[in-house]
Amino acid sequence: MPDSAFKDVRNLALFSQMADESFSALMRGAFVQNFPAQIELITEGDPSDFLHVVLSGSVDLFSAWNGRETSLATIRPISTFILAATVRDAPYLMSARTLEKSRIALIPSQNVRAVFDNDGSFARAMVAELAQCYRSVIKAQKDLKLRTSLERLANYLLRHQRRAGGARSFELECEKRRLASVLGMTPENLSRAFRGLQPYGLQVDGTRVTITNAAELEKFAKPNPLIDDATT
Amino acid sequence: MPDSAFKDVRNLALFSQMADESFSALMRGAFVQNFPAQIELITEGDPSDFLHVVLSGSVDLFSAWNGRETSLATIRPISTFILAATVRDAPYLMSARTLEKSRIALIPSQNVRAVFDNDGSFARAMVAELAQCYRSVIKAQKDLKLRTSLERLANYLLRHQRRAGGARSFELECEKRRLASVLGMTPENLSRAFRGLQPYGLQVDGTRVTITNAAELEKFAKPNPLIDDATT
DNA sequence: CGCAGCCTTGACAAATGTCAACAAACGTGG
DNA sequence: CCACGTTTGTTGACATTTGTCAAGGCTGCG
Repeated sequence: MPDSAFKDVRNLALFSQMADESFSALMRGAFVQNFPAQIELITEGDPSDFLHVVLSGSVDLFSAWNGRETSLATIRPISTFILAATVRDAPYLMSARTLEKSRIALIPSQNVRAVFDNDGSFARAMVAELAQCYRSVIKAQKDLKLRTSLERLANYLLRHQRRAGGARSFELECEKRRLASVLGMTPENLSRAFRGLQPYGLQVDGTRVTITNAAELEKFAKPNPLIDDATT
Repeated sequence: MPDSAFKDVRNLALFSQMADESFSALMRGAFVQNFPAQIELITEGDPSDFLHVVLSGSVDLFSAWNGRETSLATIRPISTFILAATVRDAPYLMSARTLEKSRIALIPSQNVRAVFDNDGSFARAMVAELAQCYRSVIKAQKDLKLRTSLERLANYLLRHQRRAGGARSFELECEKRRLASVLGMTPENLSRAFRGLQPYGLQVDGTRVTITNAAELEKFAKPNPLIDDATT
């Protein structure tokens, strides 16, 4: 594995506190690979052979059942995915594919389980990471069950605006069809939802979104830290 | 804390492997309390002062937003809840209330965080527990996003039947209004969904459910281990 | 240029929620 | 034990939300 990638992985919260020798043991047999866009990295149901780390690009976690498909999360650099399957030595619950050209580090799952059995500080970092992931999914669950699709879109846009620096105008950085899937609706419904938010001060032109009246939109969206804050 | 409760807690997978002294440190200041039904134990947004362990009875985890409310999970003996909030020292994302008369052990969250910083084997047990919880929520998320309410009900009944020993006939052990909330629909819609499953070999009388044609129901429900199996 | 994929729109269908009414089950206090 | 009121479950009628299908415009790319 090249030095720069090695460093990037080492600096992740998940790995930064562990002993040097543990980290070496972890990286034995690990490697970095470049993937083009739209490559399926893992398939749900497969055994979890590698813990993946997105170094650049982005990855879509999705799942299919009975001919339907839904996007569950987007992984952006620099973070890991399918940590839970790895530690439980259980099959992946989600599939993953690159959304764009991406560099991914692959760490043998066996190493992760072995090192975590020996290095308490690594185990502690994993606890923090998994607790965080768990809370994220709970928030997504609340978003889905407590809100209509219009409300989910409004809150998504407010979150996205904040994450993008708070400017009135910003870019959606994903395809609308995928956004629809993330938000749990059809592309057609998303199109109509964008129009449905116009009365609350929203303008959309292609992938460019402008919130002309944040107060009005928030009044409609009623964002809540226990659903919409990334860190709490 | 009484001896019997002490033992029950000690035998939990989460605590069984840790050193005796760690366990003692954990239990310092812990106590057991009996609650009647319908008591709100914790409220979402509150700081996580105690890790809770259900010793008997059952607990509903739910959440509210904008005048709506939804049940997210049921906790049955003997297991913990709100572990993630405890380890992150973050506010509860869900509220909890007793569904029936229940005995609950309360372990100061501070103890949990302190012991987990010192005892690697406890940290490892937490990793296993949290990974399990995470995977459960992912499955619930897939259930919600990939299936209609009729399909969710059908699969719920098949899961429940298996959990209850596989007999053709079994009891729903929760109120239908709550089941509706768990499944993400209204009580009215649930009533109709039960009738909608009659053609696939389902009979309902009060809280008693009989699956007269399991093959037909499964053909409709298409249960999937990556959504419906509790353990994988 | 021409194709393929995405986005949008309209018309329609299906799923789900809301409101109201009522029956059945339950718990409480007489 | 009964009477009473409260809660839950069911049903019907209806509204709203969401999905489906088909068509057309737009864009990007070979």
